[in-house]
Order: sequence, then structure tokens, then C-alpha cells
Amino acid sequence: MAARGGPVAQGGPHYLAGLNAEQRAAVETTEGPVLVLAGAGTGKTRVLTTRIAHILSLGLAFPSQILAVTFTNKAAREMRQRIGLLVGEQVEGMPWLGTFHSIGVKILRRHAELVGLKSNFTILDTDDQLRLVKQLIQAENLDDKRWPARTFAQMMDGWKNKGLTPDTIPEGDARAFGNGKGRELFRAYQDRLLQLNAADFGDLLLHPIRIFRENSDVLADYHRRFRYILVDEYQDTNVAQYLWLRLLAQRPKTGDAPSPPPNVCCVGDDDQSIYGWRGAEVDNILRFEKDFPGATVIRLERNYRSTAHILGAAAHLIAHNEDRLGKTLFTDTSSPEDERVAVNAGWDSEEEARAVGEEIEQLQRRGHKLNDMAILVRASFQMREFEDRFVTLGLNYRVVGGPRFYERQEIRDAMAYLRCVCQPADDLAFERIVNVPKRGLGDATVRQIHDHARGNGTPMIAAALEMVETEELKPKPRNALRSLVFNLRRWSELLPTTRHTDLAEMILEESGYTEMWQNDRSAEAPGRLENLKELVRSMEEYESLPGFLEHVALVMDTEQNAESDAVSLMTLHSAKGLEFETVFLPGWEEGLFPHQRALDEGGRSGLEEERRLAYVGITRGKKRVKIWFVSNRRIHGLWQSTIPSRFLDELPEAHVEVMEANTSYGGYGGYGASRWDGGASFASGGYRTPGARRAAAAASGGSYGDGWGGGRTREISYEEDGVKAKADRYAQAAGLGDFSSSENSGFAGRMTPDRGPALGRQAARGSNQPPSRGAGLYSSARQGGPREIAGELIAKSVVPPEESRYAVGTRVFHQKFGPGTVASVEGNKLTVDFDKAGQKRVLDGFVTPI
DNA sequence: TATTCACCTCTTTTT
DNA sequence: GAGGTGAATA
Repeated sequence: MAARGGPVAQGGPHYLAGLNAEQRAAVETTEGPVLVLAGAGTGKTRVLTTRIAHILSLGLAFPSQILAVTFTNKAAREMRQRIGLLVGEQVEGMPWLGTFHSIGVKILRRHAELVGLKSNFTILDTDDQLRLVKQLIQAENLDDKRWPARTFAQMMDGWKNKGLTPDTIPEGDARAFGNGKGRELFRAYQDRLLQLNAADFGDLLLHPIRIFRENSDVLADYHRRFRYILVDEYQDTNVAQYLWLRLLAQRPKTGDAPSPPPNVCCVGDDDQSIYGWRGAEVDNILRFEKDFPGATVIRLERNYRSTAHILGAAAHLIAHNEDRLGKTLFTDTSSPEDERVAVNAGWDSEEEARAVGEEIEQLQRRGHKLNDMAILVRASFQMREFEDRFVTLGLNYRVVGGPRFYERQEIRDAMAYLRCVCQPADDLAFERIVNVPKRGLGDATVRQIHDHARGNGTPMIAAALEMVETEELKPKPRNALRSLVFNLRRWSELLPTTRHTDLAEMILEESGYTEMWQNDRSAEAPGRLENLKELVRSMEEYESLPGFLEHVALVMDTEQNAESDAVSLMTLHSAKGLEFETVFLPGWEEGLFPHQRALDEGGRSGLEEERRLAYVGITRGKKRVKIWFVSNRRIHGLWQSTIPSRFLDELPEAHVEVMEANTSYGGYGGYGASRWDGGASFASGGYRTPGARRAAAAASGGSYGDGWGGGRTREISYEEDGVKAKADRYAQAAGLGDFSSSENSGFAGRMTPDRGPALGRQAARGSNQPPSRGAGLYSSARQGGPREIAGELIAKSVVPPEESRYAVGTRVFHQKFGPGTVASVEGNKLTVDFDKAGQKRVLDGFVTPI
């Protein structure tokens, strides 16, 4: 269990001081494969950085012989900085410390020609990628409405994550897109990338894999080079990353001798695996001992971050997951003053933001730093309301990983100009700026250039240079194009002799791009000009234009100035690896968290990943964790009733405090239901737990995701024991309106936002349509019966499905699909032949007999 | 060719 | 609610 091998004696070099026995073992077991299972807050980064310092100080390797891979740029920066603190300037000599992708580029640039690229290839961003895919789809004469570029780009992404190429994707996958043209499209896409001398993100890993496989001498060279390999967040690696790593780590046999065990150290936590949607394979971590026989496995379970309450809440929640290696975090630094995890209820998302803002201000008045507080949301759209609120309060906040600097329109445009100058085959960049600013070069002209280029097999800029000398184009566009391409050529010629920042300024000025925004009278224009200046300023840190372009492509985030005191606002995903004294976790509602799509697409494992996300969220907190849920949230611009997240029920009573509704905001006496039924409420029934509150919300007509608030009404029964309410709550969790998901997006009868909660109220009252019961999402997520875990907030009971009261042949009316005839009944799910809309599967609660 | 407006879809998480 | 698209118009 604990460390195998590795001395645990006291003393030794200064950097080992203060490490516990397991940490120390992880640092000192330098030889052979090591897997460190590091729970949240157990000093994982410290182990990694100290291990590197240890290797260096023992002289086991030069800095340039250590390969240290992280998942994010942030993590790489932090590691570099912390190693620097331990070993000083030696860290400067570590070129192979970085993200999978940045190291991939480095390798690819050295051997680009082995895969048909030139070493100055461009890295496509998602924007370029989408435009390219769209062009290809259109070139195949496919309807790009029916076959969206986005979908295909995501499919390719999935393939690449799995390390697949056009030749190796499964036939079924290939057929699933574009009338069976998936494979052709994928191949066409890769061909086009080579023509463009470009690589997308996936290629940064796949090309090196191919290079290693096809060139054993190259691989052998890297084997000699990398004496020690370290991998952070191993649970997040996908198949491609795994293959890449295995190629580098597993040396081939030399002669008859067995291959030497690699000095590879992977650190991870299966409970914090939250990137399954992106192809991450938790299996990689579970399989480590098979991949690397004789591996030392070390568990770090002593938590140095959070209070016992926070840890207890998190542990109890995550225990609901079945797929895990299982670790027990412990701490012995608890004190009676520690606050329990607080669960708060709110009326709507505005109130949530208001209340959180107020709590933040209170903490601030008590001397807490804003820097020590964070709001972690499930989805980025939740941020807006907090931002709005903080702006009105004048509260300093910082969005981490939010709308990125380099994704702004003006930055992308400027970058496209620079790309045209550095890499003349970059058609995508050229197409982006041909007519920005407007030069009278519209679709028709661009098409002509494009065709000419494809005809000759040359890049578009080269084609344009030829075309301006012929009669092919009309005089007006011809002159405009001439001046553009001559400029581009001139700037390219200046590239070797001009300082890159000066050149960039010159390009932006002479192209008329700056002027375009100066003449723009819109409110954003000044900001955009400011951003352009900032872009040029940030170039100063880089040696050359190409160097800068690469940085931007890989490091999409800009470093935050940690100078000022500000509350952090970010998604749960980007919070991984961080910690704060106080953490606010808003939006714990079914459909949002766990997210509906995770449930729909991921089933049980999707739910478990959501739960791990919740675990990550809670374990970010050191002293205080404050969870929120509300009963009304605006989604896609319309108000919807929501019910509390099932995760709330999975918190242990002993570590949680359910907060009473605070009358200082909203002015309502109780939570949720009591506000819209005028008092005959659950709140008066003495229910205090989120579970019951959630039930109350459910009984009041909560619906998430059906997009239909008005008209569909339901009966409310305020039985004191809440049984009925609970039944309804389960039905509600299931209540998706209808199951014909593909048709689900066209909402009939939209609820106008300004009527918002008022309509929600109507929906809740005056109903003659009881919600259906049954096996919906909620219970299906608990297949095999409820898992009983002691000490939860409410007892679990799954309501058995009740047969529908509709019989085959009954005429019914559906708000969206109109009249129809029941074709079959399955529990509470009806298959109905609608007169106009055709056959649909709907929940019986959403139709009325006629 | 540029602009405007009505309409549609889509909103999870990211290197 | 937003952003993108397509058709209609200047």
C-alpha cells in the first residue's frame, strides 16, 4: 500500500525536509516505473518538482535529459517556477518541460519533413479548422446544414484522440457522417493540411507517433536523450498521449538482454478524471502496473489542504462512484471551529449572484482577501450573472480561462496577417484577411483565386500574384488584390531584417487594419484598438515572429496579473489544481450539474464524471465551501424551473449545514415553493434538508430541458410527509418533455424572458395535469437499486414506475406536436402517432386526452 | 459587392 | 439571448 522501497530515514538534502514518508518515497524512488496516486491536496506538485530537483542534484541527469509533461500550460508554468525555486537557474536548461502539445510541436518541427511538412508549418486554431472542414464538406457536395462542420471536426478530434488515422477508423464511424463519406472527408482534410503546411492540435501528437514508429533511429535518439520521464495528471491522458508516452518510455530490447525498465513516473488521481469527454482514458492509470511491470505504486492520502468537514463531504460524495481505485484522504488538522459545508437555496440565478456577492463582501469586511475566494461554475454561461453583479457592486473579480485574448476577432485578424507573411502557403489566414478591411474583394473574387490556386496546385497568395498580371479579374478587384499581395510580399521580404514588433506595427498600419477600427464608431472599437496594441506589446517577449505565432497557437491563455486583489471566477474544469480558502459552488441543479448532456451521452460513466467534477469542486476549498442551488434559471434565454442536484443528497449530514433562506435578499420567508403558492408550503412543514426542498421544487412544476414553461401545468399536492412530492420529483428529474431528442430543439410557444419567474409560477399552479411518475433519468442512473450510504441527507427511495393511464388508441393532445393517437405504452412513456408531426416518444405527463 | 433583416440553431467542460 | 446564415435589397 504505502511506499515500497525508498528510504524513509530522516535527514538528507534540504529539499527533502518536510516531506512525509510517502512523498519522500515518491521523490527518492528515481529508478524504474513509479505510479503516484495522489489524492486532492496531498502535495502532488511538490512531489513532482522535488523529484526533479532530486534527480538534478544527485547528478543522475542533465536538465535537458528530463522529459516532464503536463496537461495544461498553467501547470507547466507552475512546475517550472517551483523547480526554479529548488534548483535555481538549472531549470532554464529544461527544454522538455511542457504540455503534451508543446513538446509535440518541438519534436515535429525537428522532423517535419518525415511526415510531409515543412518545419515552419502553422498550427491551426479551431476557427481555421472549422472553415476548412466546411469547405471540404461543400466540395463533396454535401449539405453543410445537414452535416455541420462542427460535428465532423469533433468526430475527427475523437479519432485523433484515439490515435486513429483515415485508414484505421472503424467502418461504422466512417459511415456515420456525410452519407458515408466520413473516411474520404477525413483523408481529404489531412491532405489539405499538408498542402497548407499546417497541423491541427491532434496532429501535434499523431505526427510524432508516426515519426517514432516509422523511424527507429529517431526514436532511439529520443530514448538516449530522455533518461527520466515524468507525467502529471496521468488520469487525463488519452489514447494518443498514452501511445506517444509508451513509445518514448519503453525501450526496445538490446540483443538478448531484457529491455531495461524505464524511469517513468506518472502522477494522477482517478477521482479527478474529468476529461473523459475529450478522450481521456482513466484506464491508462488503472493499467499502469500492467504496462510497466515491476512498477512501484505509491499512494498519497494525507491531505494538507482542507478541513475535515470539507474532506468528509467530498469523500462521501465520491464514494457514490463505482469506478474508482478508492483512496481515503485524511487530515489531522481539524478544529471545532471549522465550518461545515454550507448548502444554500435561492429563488433564481440573480438572487444566487446577489447572495454570493453579499457573502463575499461580508468575508471581505472580516478581513479576508478576495484572492482567497473563488466561484466555480459548471458551465461558462453561468459566469455572466456573477460578472454583472460584481460590476454593480464594484467588486474586483478576475475570470480565469474565460474568453481568451487570442480568440478575439481583432487578434485573430492581426494574427492572420502575420501568418500570411511568415508562411505564404497559409491559405486559411489569407482567406481571413483578403477582404478585411473591405477592399471590394467579395466571395466571387475569392472563389476565383481559390480555383486558380487549386488548378495550379499553388497557394492562394502565389495564385493571386499571378492573377493580378492577367485579365482574369475585373480592374477594380484586380487593383485591390494587387496592392494587397504586393504588400504581403514586401512585408515578407522585410521579415529577416526588421524587428518583429516594428514589422507587426507596420503591417497593421499599412494594411489599413488599424484604420478600420479607428473609423469604427461602435462601442467596442476602442477596446479592440487597445487589444491590438497589447498584442504588439506581448510580442516583445519573443525573439521572432514565428516564435510568437507558435506561442499563441499553443498557449491560448494569457498570464493573469495576480497583483490586484480579486475574486476568481472560473469553470470547475479550469479549477483543477488550484485551491482557495473559500469556494462558492453555484448552480447545483439537475440538468446543469450533473449536466444533462453528460447524462444523455455518457450514461452512468457520464454521471460519475460529473460527480468527480463535484469532488474536484469541493476539494478546492481549504476552509469554507458554499454550495448553491436555485429553483429558476434562465437557459437559452428562457426561464426554466429547476430541481436541486442529486449530488446534494449525496452529501453527508455530519459535514453539511443547510442554510436557512436569508431574508436579506429576496425578502421571502422560505425557499422555492412557498413563494409561489402563497404560503401553503413545504417550508412551513418543517423540512430543512435540500432533499425535501428539492422535492418541493419538483412538486411545483419544475421542468428542466423541456423548453416549455407555460401551458403545461401540474397539480401540486402539499402533503406534509412529502412522499408525493418526492415521487413527483423523480418524475420531474425524468421529465424531459419528450424523448424524440432530435426534434427537441424547436420550441413551441416560447416563454418570454421578461415574464420569467411569473410564468414559472403559473406553470406551478392551477393545474389538472399531474406529473407522471416513473423510471426516468434519475432512477435509471441508479440501475441496480439505490446505493445506501449511511448518514445522507435524505433516505433514498426509488419510486416504482406506474403504468400510464393512457391506453393504445387514445386520442391525445401535445402542446408542441398537436393532436395524435397513442400507438403504444411503455410505463409512462408513450409512443404517439401525431397527425402532423409523425411518430414521437413522449412522457404521458406532457399530453392531455382529447 | 455590401448591408440589412428575418430566421434558425445552439449553448459543457479544453490542449 | 447570441451568433451565424441566407435571402432580399441598395
